[in-house]
Amino acid sequence: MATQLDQITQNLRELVLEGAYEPGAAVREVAVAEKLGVSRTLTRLAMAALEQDGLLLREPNRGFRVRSFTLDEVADAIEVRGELEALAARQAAERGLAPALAAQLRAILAEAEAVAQEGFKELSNRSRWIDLNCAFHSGIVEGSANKALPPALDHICRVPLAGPRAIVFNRTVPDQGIAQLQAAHDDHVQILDAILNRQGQRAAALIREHAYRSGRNKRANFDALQQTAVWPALPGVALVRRAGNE
Amino acid sequence: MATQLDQITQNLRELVLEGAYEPGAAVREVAVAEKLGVSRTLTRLAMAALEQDGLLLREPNRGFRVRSFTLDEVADAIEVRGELEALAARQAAERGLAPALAAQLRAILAEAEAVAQEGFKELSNRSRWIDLNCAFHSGIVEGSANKALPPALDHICRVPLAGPRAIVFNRTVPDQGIAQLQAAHDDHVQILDAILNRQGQRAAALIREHAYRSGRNKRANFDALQQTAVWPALPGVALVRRAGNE
DNA sequence: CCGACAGTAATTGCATGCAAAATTATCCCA
DNA sequence: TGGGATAATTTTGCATGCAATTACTGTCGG
Repeated sequence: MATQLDQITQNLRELVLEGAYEPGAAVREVAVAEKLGVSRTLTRLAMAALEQDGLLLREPNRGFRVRSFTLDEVADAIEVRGELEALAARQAAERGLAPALAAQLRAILAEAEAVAQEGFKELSNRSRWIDLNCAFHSGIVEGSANKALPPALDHICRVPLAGPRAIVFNRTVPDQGIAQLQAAHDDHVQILDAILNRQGQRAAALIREHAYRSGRNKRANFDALQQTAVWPALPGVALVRRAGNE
Repeated sequence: MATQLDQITQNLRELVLEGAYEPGAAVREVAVAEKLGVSRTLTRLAMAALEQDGLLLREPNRGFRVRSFTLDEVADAIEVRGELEALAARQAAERGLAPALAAQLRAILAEAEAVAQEGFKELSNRSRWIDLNCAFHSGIVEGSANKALPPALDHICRVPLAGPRAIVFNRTVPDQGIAQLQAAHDDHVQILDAILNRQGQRAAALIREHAYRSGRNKRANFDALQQTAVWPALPGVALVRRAGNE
């Protein structure tokens, strides 16, 4: 392990994301320290890190509380992500993809196609699909060669359900779920095509629309998403509220 | 003071930004603790916060080092900021500005006009101009009503020279400097006009261009900027390198 | 003269302890 | 019985201390 702090921070992050503490409720230092088996000092460090993540809110002399997110905030975050990825796609198109990266992205899409053929009944296929989705999106970012984009995207993807890992495998209405995934894949194909043809504006518009639809789907699927046990579980879904305060 | 930690963090942030520690050099806990007159624990907390800011880099078991930025990274960050503000402008236009906010933005531009008339010989005028610039930009963001934008912009503006406070009053070539400021002001007028007329795409394009030019100006003025004592001082300029490693 | 090694100093990682602030409980009095 | 002041408890804020890791320096062998 790099250092204990990193480990502890990650543990606490997962605890919070899986809803171990009620959103809005106080997170006591001693409780966390005992649960994680470390000292209060280390706990405090980890909580400070999670405050920067936006998962915890600190109130002076009153400690930390779990933050909750509204569906609107999630949608806003997705829109921001779309805009950042649109910049990435545009710059990738303008500057041109390195041949190796282009090949890699093509391979990702080819494998995604294969996975989709097999369907999503298997957990392994769903996991693989998620990984491929993430790989594609970060590949675009890499292609932009913009050094400020990765941290900016990391930051925005910390709001629950906003990142490319947050894919909803809707099993209550399977056909609809599959159709959405297929549509997303088709988007990817078009986006890569635009980038390879150096069509910056087209790529940007496509990826913006891609993000927009993703946000709409998440909003539409939200109820099913919280009720049914979808798997792999979406981290942070426990922190999202339909609407309301803070 | 809210708590000592916030104070200490801000003090250390200013120290780092003004170049008190050589970029790339180690920042020792004890040295900082003594300089700030607090314990190592508190110092460590503050340094962790500055790591999240991106100002310090942590290496396990080796402590923190001051990060340095290249001009390219600054330019990338400005491009990202431009894209985020373009989203803000577009959404503000689409959703419509609240009348009070519209009036406020008009007032800001009117006062900026008045300040420009007086010229920038006075420090107070330069400071005021910076404040008005910031107010205009955050007004657009407020008008977007996008809850994910403020934190995203805060984050990107932490890279030195990337934020709207980082205005270069070029005094080596005064006429050129004034011309740039005037051009920026004209941009603002056009942007507000586009938003008020609900021209989302136009507003977005204008603000994108606005950011792009801002980045170009900073690059062009960089040498003058580091050599001459411009005032108000630009925080973090000491951390920017023309090019190179890390 | 150069490189490996050992011992020492310096520095970070983490836990514990004490003081201050906030929260909760208790008691007194109207 | 209810309201408010006050005392007790809990909880956070911060400092100090010890262990572990890393960096330094001088020495020895080749």
